[in-house]
Order: sequence, then structure tokens, then C-alpha cells
Amino acid sequence: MPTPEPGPGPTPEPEPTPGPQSGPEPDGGTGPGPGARTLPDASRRSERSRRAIFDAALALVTENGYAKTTVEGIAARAGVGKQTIYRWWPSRAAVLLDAFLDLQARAAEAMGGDAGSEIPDTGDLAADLKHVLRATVDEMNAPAFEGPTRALAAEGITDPDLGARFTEALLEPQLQHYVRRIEAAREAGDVDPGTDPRLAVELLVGPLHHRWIHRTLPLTHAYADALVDHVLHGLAPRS
Amino acid sequence: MPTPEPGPGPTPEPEPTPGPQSGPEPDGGTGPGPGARTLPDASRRSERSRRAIFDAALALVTENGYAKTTVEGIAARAGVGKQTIYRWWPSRAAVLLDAFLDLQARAAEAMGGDAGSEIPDTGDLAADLKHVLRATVDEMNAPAFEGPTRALAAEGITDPDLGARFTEALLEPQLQHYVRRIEAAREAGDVDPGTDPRLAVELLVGPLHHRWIHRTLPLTHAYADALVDHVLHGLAPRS
Amino acid sequence: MPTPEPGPGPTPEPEPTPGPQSGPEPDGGTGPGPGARTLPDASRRSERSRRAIFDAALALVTENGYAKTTVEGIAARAGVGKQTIYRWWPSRAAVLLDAFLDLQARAAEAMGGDAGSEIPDTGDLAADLKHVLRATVDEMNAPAFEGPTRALAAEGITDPDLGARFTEALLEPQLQHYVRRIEAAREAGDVDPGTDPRLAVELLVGPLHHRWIHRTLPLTHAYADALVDHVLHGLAPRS
Amino acid sequence: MPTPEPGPGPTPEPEPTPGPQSGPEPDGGTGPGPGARTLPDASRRSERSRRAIFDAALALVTENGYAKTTVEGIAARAGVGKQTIYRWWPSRAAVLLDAFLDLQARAAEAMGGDAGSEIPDTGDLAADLKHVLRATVDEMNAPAFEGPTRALAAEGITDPDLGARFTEALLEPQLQHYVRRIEAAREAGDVDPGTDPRLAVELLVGPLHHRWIHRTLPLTHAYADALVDHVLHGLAPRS
DNA sequence: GGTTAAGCGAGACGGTACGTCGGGTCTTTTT
DNA sequence: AAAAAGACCCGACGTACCGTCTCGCTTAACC
Repeated sequence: MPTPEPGPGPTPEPEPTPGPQSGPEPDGGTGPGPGARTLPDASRRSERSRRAIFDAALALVTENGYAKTTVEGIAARAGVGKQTIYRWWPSRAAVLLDAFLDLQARAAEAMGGDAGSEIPDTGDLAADLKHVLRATVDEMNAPAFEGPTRALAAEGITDPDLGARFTEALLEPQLQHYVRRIEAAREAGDVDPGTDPRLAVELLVGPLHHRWIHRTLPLTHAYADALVDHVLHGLAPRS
Repeated sequence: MPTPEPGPGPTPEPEPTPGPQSGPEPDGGTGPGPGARTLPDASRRSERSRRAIFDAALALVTENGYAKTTVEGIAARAGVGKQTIYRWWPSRAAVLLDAFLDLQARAAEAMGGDAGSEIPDTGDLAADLKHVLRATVDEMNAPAFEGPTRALAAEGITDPDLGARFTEALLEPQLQHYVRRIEAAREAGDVDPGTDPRLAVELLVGPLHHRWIHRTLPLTHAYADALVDHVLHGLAPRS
Repeated sequence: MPTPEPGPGPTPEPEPTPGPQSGPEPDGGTGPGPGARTLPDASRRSERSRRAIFDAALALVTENGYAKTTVEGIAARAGVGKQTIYRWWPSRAAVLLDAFLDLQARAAEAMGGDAGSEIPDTGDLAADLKHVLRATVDEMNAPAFEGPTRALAAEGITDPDLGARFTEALLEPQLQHYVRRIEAAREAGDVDPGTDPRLAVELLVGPLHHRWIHRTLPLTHAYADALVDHVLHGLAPRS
Repeated sequence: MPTPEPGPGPTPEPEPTPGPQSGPEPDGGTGPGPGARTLPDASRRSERSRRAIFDAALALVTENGYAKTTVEGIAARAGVGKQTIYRWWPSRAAVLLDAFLDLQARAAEAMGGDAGSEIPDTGDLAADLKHVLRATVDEMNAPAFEGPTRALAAEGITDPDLGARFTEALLEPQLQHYVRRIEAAREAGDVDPGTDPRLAVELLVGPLHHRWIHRTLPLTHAYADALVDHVLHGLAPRS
């Protein structure tokens, strides 16, 4: 997962969370209904506090792990009142997710443009996929990413809403990059025309995640290469 | 994964956990050494309480979810003192893991013999794999199994020790069934002799788990079939 | 305490509190000195808000009791910003005190003139005192007055500043009415010439307040009468 | 109020509060009714914690005043969990009341016997009353007693339940001492046979409390003497 | 068969963190 | 320039559980 920016277009920061329900605006936009809970006014939000909260959350998760990261601790470290966290996020996990998305977005922006996240197309499909999968392997092994990512994945397994946000904002965009590259390969005749790109992607990414999540066997570049080789062999144009 | 019993041999119930370190006996067995923490005497353990704790834990996880399942709640529901839990398990997750293993073992026993957990070998590799993968899909979609399994998977992602126990006791035995079936197929000439059975298993199971964990797309029998077809195509003997 | 207006003369409304120090003007009047905290300009004060705050404060104390009456609640009910309260009063109790004084003043004005608050002098001292003490008893038993008065008394016990304001603005003027009536009686020869009017007043009022504050025994007209009889008997001209 | 022990008989310490409802056992003793909330088991109560809480509460009230004394602060100072306070008392004020009662009881015990709290009967009623009233004046002026007493009185004004407890445990026993002394005087012919002892007591104590509560004029021995003289003059036997 | 010692139900205890409330300050926009 | 609005930092609230620590009580195992 070489830190792709979460969407196809450029992401102007800040991207303020619209309300305490970390996610899309729950109110239909037809105005505050009778039962509508009074949402805070996002235009008055303190950008300073928002950044401090993100920084504190990421630092604490990295230092102490997710289980020992508390809302109270984040607030104290950020020099912020607890209420300022509860005003804008519904849970500790939601804070961390937004913090992580923010981190990804800034990293992508720093890398310059969105081109960095697209899978290159050198004409050699195997080489291109190996390049990206190896980068993903490296990222999964990097301590700085491992902590937050494991925490979010774990929370997403249990909490469907958060899992949906996680999948939508982080996972799917990545998978789509693979899908596009394989579609291009199909049009170029590098894989069988009947290939289902989505399934192909899952054949590549699924085993990788499986090892990472369950820590069954070490994640190496060699494993990434072997995966690509086997999958592409199965997808080769049939006679 | 149709509830295989965790080991190759018959498992006589009860299989009492030997100490508060949920796992193999940490003390060498040469008697309580000078610095050894006094472990409880497993022979005096109340089987009645152990079962009540398992039942309560599974019931509460199913009813309220893992996050709302507390040690205090389990103790109260089981009619047991808190200390009786802390005496035998180091954490809430360890209790749930043992409860789940117990459940699996009883289910396997009820199904009769250990043969039920081995992958059948009808000579048709694709059919055999589809049969088992479809069963796994059904299990993943079954609410009674989903709750505890998600909870354990999530906890295992974060807690390496528990994850190791989970992998070792539940996951690996299952994977080994696949490995043995594919090795048999290799010897029968049904797949390429250069096939790595372990990688092949991960190509089958990884995508399935990926969909289950991240809830990206629905888990269906058709998906299981497609997985088997694509993987076996890639493993076909290279003429 | 039949709602006497707080001073001997007519009180033209409004009587805006001059500054956030609820009390007499702390600034010497020579204008804002160099180190003087910048006080708000009372001439620009919104009479509308002031009245709304008083109404809200009294309503909330009556409805929910003093303990549950918050500055935030008063502001919300009055349709006023919190700062508008903090700008003009130093504490919740000060707001309530001013609100109560305002209520008293309006009640007195409504009763017409200031004569209503003076103790009548019919020539029969005992009858006059009984008349007024019975009215005081009735007021103490009236729920509408009991709530705010208890709250203010309680706060005054703890907070010396507020207690001084309370005593000065509400209590002393009442006591002075008694003092004047007893002085008149002394001049008329109805009580012993050596009588200390102040002490006499406290002998009448002290026991009444004692019962009210500590709720030891019921406050009745009979008790008021008995008090007057005993006290006057002790004050009777000595042969 | 020369620290009388709260009852006529000897008070064996400890006198544990029976439950979280600071007061007499609310359950009739007919067994736990269906709606009965589970009360803590007083026999397992930690005397050590109880004393530490009392000491901390009194120290904090004396040092910082009642308004700045928090449950959290008491718990921290006493080295006790907050829940241990909430388990046994319903409110901060109830803690302070029990702490104060405990203080009184210990002081009385230290003074030896219960005789110290009875009003002496030397045959000279005026002298006896002056002696006790002067002691009361001294106590009211003593800073160590003033803080907690004002706090409790204030809270009792607002909270009827606490006020009842305060009156019953502290005030009434004192008043009864006066009542008994005056009854003795009546039987001895020192006061008019028609005298109502209760009213006489309130004539003595009411004005004292009035000055103390409202801080109108200083509380002196001279005032105490004057009170006794005037009241006794009114009660003199009507020849 | 009586003693002893462990497991056990129960739950009080010192703590940590929760999520909420409100205090008092500050800033932005409106009147 | 005061006022309405409300976000902010902060402290305390009362609650829920944590994991530890006694209490009696029961129940073996060993005298």
C-alpha cells in the first residue's frame, strides 16, 4: 500500500469532517428536521485543535499501541478539552481513522500529484505488479504504519460502520488501481480476455493480507513475486 | 472450514487449560521452582464452573457483541466469582478463545469421529475443494459463528500472543487439511509437480478471508467456485 | 416579610447594576483609572436582556430548584449569550439576588407607594407586631418565595460577599421597620424605656428564622403570636 | 454548642452508616423486596477507608472551603477510589455530615463521658445559661468549626433530607439540653409555671443563630448575656 | 473422622477511563 | 460597542470495569 491518495482527484486540505457522525452528512440536507440533533457548526471549527488531535492520536498509537491509547490521553497530549474530541468524532477509532487518512493524504500530496499512486504501466505486467506488491509488503512491515493499520483493521472487523469507512476510504481506492492496470493488460492482450479483473486483484491481495493479519509466515519480496507469477500464469491467454 | 476438531487425534473431553497462562504449561513440570509463581492446582478445578463460564461467554458475545462483553458480566451470568476467571485465564479474549475451541471440539465430536474434518478425496480435486470452500462460506455467513470469530480475529490482529494461539489452534489445522489434499493431488498428477501447496492454499483461502474481513463484496458459493477454477487453472500441469 | 421595597424612598426602575462586581461601584467614580479593569458601559446595556435574564432565572429556580439552575440554562431560556450574563454579574447567585430584588421592587411598586412596607402603628404594639409577623410566616410558607429565598440564604451563609449584599438589601431594611416601630412604642411608653430595640427585634425574628431554616417545628400564626406575647411581656415597663 | 455527643447515651465507635442512603435503613427488614436495590454489605466495609475519607473531607473543607471540596479531591487525598465514596454516601454533603458527626463524637468521647454536654445546674439559671451560651458563641467564632458548620447549614437549607439529618443529629440534641434545664428551673420555681420550655429555648438560640447566619452584628459574650437577661426577665414568675 | 488447605461465590477495594455537564473565556458575526 | 451564538479548555461529575484482595463456605485429600 504505497500511500495512495484516497481519491482520484487532488485533495485540497483541510477536509473537515462534516459532523460528529464520522462519515457522510446524515441529514438529508433538507434543513434541520424536528428530531435533528443539533450539530456543531463546522465553519467555526478550530483547525489548530484538529491538527493537534491528529498528531497526538498517531503519536500515542505508535508509542503505546491502540489498546493503551485513550481519548483522555489524546486530549491531554493535544492540549485540548475532551469535549472537543467528542464534539467532532463518535469514537476513538473514528479519530484514528481520520488521523490516518489525513496522514495518507499529506504523504500523497508531499509525493507530488496523484500520479505517484497509480500503478505504472511499463508494458511488462508482471514487473509492474511485483513492483507495487513489493512496496506494499514493505509498508506492511514498516512499524510506523503497522500499528495504526492493525488497529483500524481490527476495529473495522468488529464495527461495521467503521469498517465500511475504512474500506471505502483506504482499501477500495487501492484495489481500483490494480483493477485499472489489469484492465489495461487485458486490452493489451497480456491476459486472457475472459479475465475478471476484480477476482484477479483479490487473488493477489488476499493472500498478502492473510499472511499479514494472521502472521502465519513472513511477508517477503519473494512471496510477492511468487504470488504474481502464479496468478499471472493462471490468467495467461489460453492458447 | 466445517468445524474440524483442532488436532489429528481424538480429543478426550475435558481438556482443562493447565494454568493462568492460557497455553502450554510454562513451568517445566519439575515441580514448583523457588521463584515460580504458585499456579493453581488443575486437578481441583471445578468443571462445573468452567462450562458455565464458556456458556456465559459465548452467549454474551452473541447477544451483545464482544465489545460489550465484560469479565464481570461473564462471571455474573455464569454464577461464578470473578477470581475464578482470573485464576485460569489471563484475559477476556483468552476466555473467549477457549470457549470457542470448546465449542468447535464439541461440534466436531457431535459430528462423529475426526474424519469429518478431513477434506474428502473423491479423485475430483476441483469438486472436493469447492465442497469445502462452500462450507466455509456458509460458516462465515452464519451469525452464530460470525460474532465470536470476528472478535477473536480482531483481537488477534492487535494482540500477537492471542493471534498466535488463534492461528495455531484454529487456522493452521484447517490449512493443513488443504495442504494434504493438494499434496495428494500433486502425487496423483492432478496439478503441476512444481506446485507449492502452501501457496496454493493461500490463493484459495486468502481472497475468501479478504472479503469476509473487509466486507467488500458478498461471500457466495459462486465466488468460492470461481476461486477454485481460477486457482486450479493456474496450477494445471504444464504440458 | 410582606415584600417591602428595599429602601425608604421610592425606587425608580430600572436600577441597573453598575458593573460586574454586583454591588456598589468599585471604581471611585473618577473615571477609568490606568490600572482599572475596563468595565462595560452601563449606558449601552440592553434593558431587554436584563429583564429576560431575571425572568429566566426566577422561572428556572422555581421550576427546578437552585442547584439545577445553571448559567447556561438561564442564558438559553432568556435567549441571551452566556457572555452577557458574565459581563454584568460575577456569579449565578448574584444574578438570582438581583432578580429577586427586582421582583420585590416590582411587587412593592405594584402594591402602591412605599407606605405598604412600613409597620402600621395603630397604638396597639402587640397587634401591630402580630400582624406583620403573621404576614412574614405566610410568606415563608409560600412556595414561590421559599425557593429563591432558601437558595439565597444558603449561598449567603457560605459566601460572605453575597451574604452581605443579601443582608443589606433585603434583611436589614426589614429589621429597621421593626426597630422604628419599637422605638415609637418606647417613646409612647408602651415598653420599658431601657429596652434595646435591636435586641427586641432579634428576639422576635430570630426564633422565626430558626424554625424556617432548620425546619424543626411548623411555622404557624399561633407561633408568631406566642413569640410576640412572650417578648413583649419581657419588655413590659417595669412597674 | 460545646461539642455535645449526639445522643444521651454513650456512643460506641465505630458507628457505621448502614447504607448509601445516609440515614436509617430504608428497607423494612422484611427481606429484599422486588424493587430493592442491592445495598453493599456493611460488614465487609473497610474501617480504614472510612476514617481516611473523614479525615480528608474535614481537612479539605477547612483548607479550601466547601465549594472547592470535591468528591474527587477527597478520594485522592484519602487514597481511596471514588466508588468507595459513592458506595456509602449519596452526596458530598452527606460525607461531610458524617465526618462532622464523627468528629463531634470523638471530641465528646475525648472530653470524657456524656456529662460534659449536659447544661450544669448550679441553682443559678441565668449563670448556667450564660455559661453555655458563651461557649456556643466561642464555638461559632472558632474557624475550625465555622467552615464545616456553615457548609452543612447551607446545604441543609436547600436539601431537606440532609437538613433533617443535620437537625436530628446535631441541633435537636443540643436544644433538648436547654429544654431539660429550663424544665428543671420551672420545677424549682425559678421561672413562671406557664413557661413553654421549647419556646424559651428558641428565644435564646434563635437570635444567636440569626446573627451568626446573617453576620449582621458581632457575636459576643455580652450579647449572650443580654439575651439571657431579657429572656429570663420575660419568664420571671408573675407574682 | 477430623484436620487442613485449596478452589470457590461473593463483592469491597484502589484505580483508570468513560462520556457528559457546566464554568468561565474567547472569537466571530450581527445589530 | 454591546449582544447572540457557540467553540474552546478545563475540571468535576457519577458510572462501568479492571484486576487484586479478602471473607466465609464447601470440598477433597491426607492424616
